Amino acid sequence: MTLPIKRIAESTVRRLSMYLRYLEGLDGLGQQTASSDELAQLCGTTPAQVRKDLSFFGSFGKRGLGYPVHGLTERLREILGLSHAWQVVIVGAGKIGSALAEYRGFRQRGFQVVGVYDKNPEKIGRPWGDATVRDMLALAHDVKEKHVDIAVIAIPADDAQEVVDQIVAAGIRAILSFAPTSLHVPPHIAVKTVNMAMELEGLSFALTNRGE
Amino acid sequence: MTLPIKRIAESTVRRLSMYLRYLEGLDGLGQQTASSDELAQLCGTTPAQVRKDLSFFGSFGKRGLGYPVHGLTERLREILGLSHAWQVVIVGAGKIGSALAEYRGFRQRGFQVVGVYDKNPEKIGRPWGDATVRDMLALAHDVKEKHVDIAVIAIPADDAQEVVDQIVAAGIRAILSFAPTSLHVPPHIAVKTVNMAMELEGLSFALTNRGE
DNA sequence: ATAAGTTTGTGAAGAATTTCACAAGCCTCC
DNA sequence: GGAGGCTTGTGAAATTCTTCACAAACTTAT
Repeated sequence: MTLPIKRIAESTVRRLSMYLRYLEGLDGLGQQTASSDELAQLCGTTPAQVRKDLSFFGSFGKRGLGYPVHGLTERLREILGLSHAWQVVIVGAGKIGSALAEYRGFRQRGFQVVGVYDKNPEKIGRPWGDATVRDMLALAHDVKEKHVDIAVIAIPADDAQEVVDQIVAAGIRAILSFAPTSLHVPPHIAVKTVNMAMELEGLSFALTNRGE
Repeated sequence: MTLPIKRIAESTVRRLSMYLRYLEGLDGLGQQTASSDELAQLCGTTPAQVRKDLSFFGSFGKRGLGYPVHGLTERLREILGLSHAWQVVIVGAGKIGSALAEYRGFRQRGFQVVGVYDKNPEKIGRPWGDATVRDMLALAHDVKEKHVDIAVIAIPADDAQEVVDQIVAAGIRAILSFAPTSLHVPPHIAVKTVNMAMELEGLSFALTNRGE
């Protein structure tokens, strides 16, 4: 694939993901082409932004016509690394972990949940979706053994760093955390944090300081 | 309160929220002061960034000493609008909505869940946390009646825009959406979207294009 | 074949955000 | 009370990200 020469901004990657979602929709509808303007309106951005984002990876459109919907869909899947099937473990068999397991888009998009872990003896051994909840003590070993790519952390903030240290040592390379805390990891590990409190407080701030 | 003259960047607000979380922790431990350097290390940012962020709102520290932990905590709560109790409704009584309802930090931080809504007749009328699931048809009316501030949208993407239109018309001012779609709202409405697929795809991209 | 009408791809300009660097201020110790 | 050692607050510089604007290229219509 065309190697990105420049570092790609996180905001660009997020938009690529959004373009992909809407292109899949258009593809399902049988639409042949889409202009940067159409994509921009669907995604709530600007046509120039769409073209710039895509231009980092190559030249996919035809002038006067737009982008080929199906071709660009496939191309974006490659760029985002979604041709590949990723191995995922979920750490924490609570409500959030449970909601995640039920999330359809998960497997649909090539993220295979190969294990669920918890340290609560009450939960260990219980069937849980396709898997069985396993003892957290086995986590590091399993991550190494099964070459797990991504760990989803859905446990309390206080326990998060310890677990992260273990699985980083075991060779994991990417982490999606729902723990409301900042995680310390070596620079080559990719981390995303979803922090609901932060989002709510962002809204609270907007409501408080709006309109001036 | 000191009015922010300049528009405050979203990234700044997110960091304020993080500073607050750690300051609360330090306050609980009885620590009197914290330097920008200490806060930066806790939050994974830089001292200069901490000082710049805070300086938008005033001058809270003492040179040579740092910031007063308790005072700054209170000040940040005000700035973020957390002195106020916000009225929240949750739309969608599925797994995500359920995980949200159980989320402790919710009420703890002044977000009062005053209603849960679903359009599925099977769910309507069921007790659910402190509340009872109500018919979605009552949503717009209730939002207007009870002066609800924030709606959390935890329903499928296809239904999201329609619901958003209704509650915007009913006078809601802020929306936190878990629907994987972009929402169209008037400019004075604050919207945050949490999109798990997008986060996972960001990780997939990082894993695919790392190290060059 | 030509003209008219679109739409891409992209340097360059502009805006926003982060980092730098240092004067000014405060504390502590002697 | 003066000296030394920290730490803040902040303009300015650097960097990053977005928007602009237009030549080039393609389609369609006649």
